[in-house]
Amino acid sequence: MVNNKAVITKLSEFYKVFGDVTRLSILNALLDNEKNVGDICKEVNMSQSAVSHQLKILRLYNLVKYEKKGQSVFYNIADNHIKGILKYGFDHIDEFIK
Amino acid sequence: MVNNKAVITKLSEFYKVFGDVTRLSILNALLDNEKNVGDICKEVNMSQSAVSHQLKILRLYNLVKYEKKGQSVFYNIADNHIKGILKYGFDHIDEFIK
DNA sequence: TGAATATATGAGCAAATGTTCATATAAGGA
DNA sequence: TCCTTATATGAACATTTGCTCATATATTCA
Repeated sequence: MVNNKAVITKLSEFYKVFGDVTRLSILNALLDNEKNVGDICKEVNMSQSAVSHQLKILRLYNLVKYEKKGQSVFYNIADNHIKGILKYGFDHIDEFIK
Repeated sequence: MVNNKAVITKLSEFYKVFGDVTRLSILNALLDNEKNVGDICKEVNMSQSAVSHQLKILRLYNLVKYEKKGQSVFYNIADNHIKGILKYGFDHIDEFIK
């Protein structure tokens, strides 16, 4: 147990980033490969603007990293830590929600 | 990667439950011991009503279990799975946010 | 340089969320 | 039974959130 209000607040903000369908779909789409914004839009079937707004949040909380290549920006999951949390979640859903 | 929209939606709802300071504080308070509602209120410093509303959500998504003892209702973390997710999160914050 | 393509972002708006307030329900003790 | 204590819940309201629309920025190519 943590007795630091600031840590709890930070952690809740961190979990909150995973708690939106669009953002989670983007993360899911990036699990296989890095992808540019256009491809992400197609895969999650959302507008370029909506995706870009959510990518901003994913960047802000360091869930993704990105790299500009020509006109495109390629996004990727930030690290194995994030992948681990996603895998843990997927396993949980498989097991408990089914 | 999961290609099932319903699973992604379920999972995002699951993460969302962790993504609120009050609910996360409640979970944190329960990590040591089971506690009744009154004690939870004191520990998280929120009104009885606010806590009770959030406990309802924690129950709904099976993050806590509870048991009535006389007039009191004692709440506890549902299982080690939930504890694991919390521990993982705390470690992440320790490591990345500091 | 001007047009096309790719991405980012601000403003506005509607929906979702969390709190308070009032009240309901339930159990224990006098 | 009546009062007190413990918990739950509905309604109202303010805040937050995520989308759309319009537009800005940046890069490539003709």
